[in-house]
Parts: sequence; C-alpha cells; structure tokens
Amino acid sequence: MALSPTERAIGLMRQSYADQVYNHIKAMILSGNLRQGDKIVEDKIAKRFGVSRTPIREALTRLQLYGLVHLQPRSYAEVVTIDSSEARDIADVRLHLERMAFGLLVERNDAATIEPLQRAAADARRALDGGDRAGYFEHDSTFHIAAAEGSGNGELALLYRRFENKVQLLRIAQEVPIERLEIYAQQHFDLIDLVAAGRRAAVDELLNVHIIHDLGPRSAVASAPGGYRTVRDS
Amino acid sequence: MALSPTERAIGLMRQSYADQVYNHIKAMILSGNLRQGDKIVEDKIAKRFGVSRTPIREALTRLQLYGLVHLQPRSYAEVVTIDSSEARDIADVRLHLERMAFGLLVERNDAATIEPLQRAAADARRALDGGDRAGYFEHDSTFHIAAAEGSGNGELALLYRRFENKVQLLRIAQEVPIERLEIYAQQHFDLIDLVAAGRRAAVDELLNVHIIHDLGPRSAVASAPGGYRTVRDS
DNA sequence: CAATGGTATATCGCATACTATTTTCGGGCA
DNA sequence: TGCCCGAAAATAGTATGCGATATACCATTG
Repeated sequence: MALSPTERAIGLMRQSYADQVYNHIKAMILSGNLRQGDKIVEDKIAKRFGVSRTPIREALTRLQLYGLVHLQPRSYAEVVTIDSSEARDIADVRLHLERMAFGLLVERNDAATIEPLQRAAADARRALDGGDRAGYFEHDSTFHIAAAEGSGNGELALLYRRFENKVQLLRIAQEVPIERLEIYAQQHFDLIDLVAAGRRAAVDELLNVHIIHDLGPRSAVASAPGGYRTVRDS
Repeated sequence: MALSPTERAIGLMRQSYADQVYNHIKAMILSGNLRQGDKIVEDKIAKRFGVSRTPIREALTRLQLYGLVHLQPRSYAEVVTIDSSEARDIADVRLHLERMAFGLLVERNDAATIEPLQRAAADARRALDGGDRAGYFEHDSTFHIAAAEGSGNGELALLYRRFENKVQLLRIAQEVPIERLEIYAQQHFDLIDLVAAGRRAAVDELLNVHIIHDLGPRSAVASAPGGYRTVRDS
C-alpha cells in the first residue's frame, strides 16, 4: 500500500490511510454492506486493509463523531442502530435545516446556483429508471447537499453534509418501496420549480411532504397556507 | 497520571487520556487561554500532559471535527479563526436551530422542562453581577444547550451541543461589551416567560434579536408580526 | 537586493509492541 | 440443571520509534 514512484513524481498528494479507511467504511455502511448493529473490530479491519490499527482508530473516531458508529470504550465498535423515535427526530431536524437552505436559495434566486440541483435530480431520475436503487439514494443525497451548498451559508453546508450521513443511513435501513421513490424523484423537480418561481411558502410545504412523509406527526412545524398539490400552476 | 487503588475500588471509570486531553484543550480554547490562530503541536502538548502523542492525536482529531481546531496535514494544528462572514453564517444557523428548539419547548409547555433554563439564566445573571465574564459565557452556553435538550428531540440536542462549541468560541473572540451582556442576560428571562406564555411568534422575534443582534442583516428569516418590545405584557 | 534553490529542522503519519480492560467460556458447586 | 467464578482469549488504550513531509532559514546567483 506504499506510494509508487510515479505517484510521487507527479506530486500527487495521496489521501492518508485514515482518510481512505474512513471513506471505505462509510461507503460500506451507506451501501448497506455493513448493517446496523454490525460489530466492527479494529484489528480485523486493519488486517483487511493491510495497515496498522492506528489509522483505523482515527477513521473510527471520525465515524463516531459523524454518528455512523458507536464506540464502546475498551470494547468494540458497532454500526449505530436508529430506532423509530430517533428516525422521527432526525427527519424533524432535517426538515428545519432544509427549510433554511431552500429559504436562502429562494432568496438568492440565482439560476447558476440551482444548476447542480437540476443535475442531481436528473441523475436520480435516471438511476431510478434503470432500477439502480443505491444509485438513486446517492443522487438523492447529492441533491439535498447541493441545496445546502447553494444556500451560500458555509456553516449550514458543513453541518448538513455531516448530518446527511445519518439521513442516508436511514434511507438504506427503511427500505422504502420503489413507488415512493418515484414520488420523491418527482418532488425534486417540483422543488426546483418552486424555488425558481420564488414561492417560498409552497417550498416549505413541499419540503414537509418530501421529508416527513409517513413518519407520523410529531414536528413543531407550522403548515404554510395553500398546501402542496401540483406544481407549474403559478 | 495513573489510577489510584481507591478510584479502582469504587469502580470509578476514569476517562481515557484522550478524553481528558480533549476536555482540557477545549476548555483552554473556550476560556480564551488559547486564542484563534494559536499553534498546537502534538509533541508539546504530549510533554505538558506527560502522555504520549497517541491520545493527543485522538483528542485533536475530535477537536477538528467539532470545528475548534484546524489540522494541517503533515504540518501542525492551530485553533480555528472565524472571520466575520463565517460569524454571520454561524449566527444564522444558530438562529434556526434555536427557533426549532424553542418552538418545541413552547409546544411541550412543560414547567419541569424549563426549570434548567431558569437555573442557567439565574446563574448567568449572578456571574455577570459578580463581574465573572467567563462564568457568564459558561452559563449562557448552558442556557441554550438546556433549551436544545429540553426540546425532546435528541438529535437536535446532539447537533446543537456540537455546534455550540463554535458559538462559544465566537463569544470569546467578539469581546462583546458588558452592557450588551446585561441585555442578553435579561433576554434569557424574557425568553423563558414568553415560552411559558406560549407566545411562539414573540419567542421567534426575541431569538432573532438575541442571536443576530448587531451582526448586520443577512438572514433569510421572516420577521414575526408584532415585534419584541417588552415582556410580561401578555 | 530580490529571487531562487537547497539544506536543516520541526512536525506529523504510521507501524509495532506492550498494557489494561472487557468479554467469553468452561468447570465446579449448590 | 442452573449459576457463579476464574482463567483465557479478545479487544481497545497507550507508548515508542522510524520514516516521510512540510516549514524555515540561509546561501547563492542574477
């Protein structure tokens, strides 16, 4: 796993082992390759990757802080398990973060800013049409992260990108039926249209539908007037 | 730095060195003992604490993820510096998180939940009266964390507790004049009263004043009608 | 004198080895 | 049979050392 002379010659800055391991484990979790509650042992992973435990530990520390694994002191780590109450909490927090992000997007009213959302929405649509479930989740994630990034608030983007890990974990675990994913995919386009139209209240309402969906009521959100039915009726 | 027989006997689980170092450095940063941009060298700290670099590195990794230090790969770490643009972003995100928290508090309408806020507000007031600036910040922090905890949403509490580190760093760095702190201290009580009175819109408005204060306009927040003047007029 | 290059030093990244704690498991005992 | 206890295995926490990289400083050159 050493650096090849070629890599060194062209000055390619390689990721640290800790980075690589972090990305790999995260991908394993978010792809469902590692399931909730699965045991993670430093030594095993170290051997699998052919590195020492030191970078593994660093990667696990990060995964813990991103909320993807639970570290039992002196014992072993496991992939976090999210119960239904936590799922509601996560969705609720997410709703508020996204409302902030989309609110700022509406304010900016900048076509260039929402272009990445367009692309992500289209990619998600395509993945779904191709029956690529994992691919859909990936692009769904990208869509919402793009919204946070496009808000212009760097802290929000940072916060959201971290938080999104847990959201993605939920997406995997919930095994949402494909018909519902179809609806979500369409809502992405609707959101873009509403943002472009500057219809802030309608955006809020649609976000509520898009994010809270069938988790049951619990949130402190106030419904915006003139609820969401269809779009392009402005 | 070893564990005494007594500690072991009563089963006191001592924190790991990494934990202790983490807490200590964090306290140094949040107390202003380490200032923005200050260089942090693993070896120096290791020697100061009498432990090896390994737990130091773990502590620094965590501090980085909490947004308090910046780790330059292969170089050294430094305390993060927050420019005015980032400060606005942080305040804006904070406002939205707190609105969510206080919104849930209003909904719950539970006296027991608000009690920790009462206590923190009183402690802050006392600290300020005693001229204890650092103490005031500490209790100010506690007040807002208590609100997040009291919201009943565990994810929000988690998110806010992390985010609050940066807020606290800002509090230190901004060197707000004491007269303004007096105002803040009063607003804590006002917030509690408004929550108890169930006046959600007024809470929102006061939060806006309390958090955004003189950072200049930038936020996407809509002003609630019937702004904030005085309290106890319900 | 400024810019450039090179060398020394500072500092981190990772591997290895050791220690302390937790977990597991089997055997003795009620 | 079920439970408790103790030993062994599993596992994380920490220390130490070496190699790699970044930074700083100085000399050289135009």
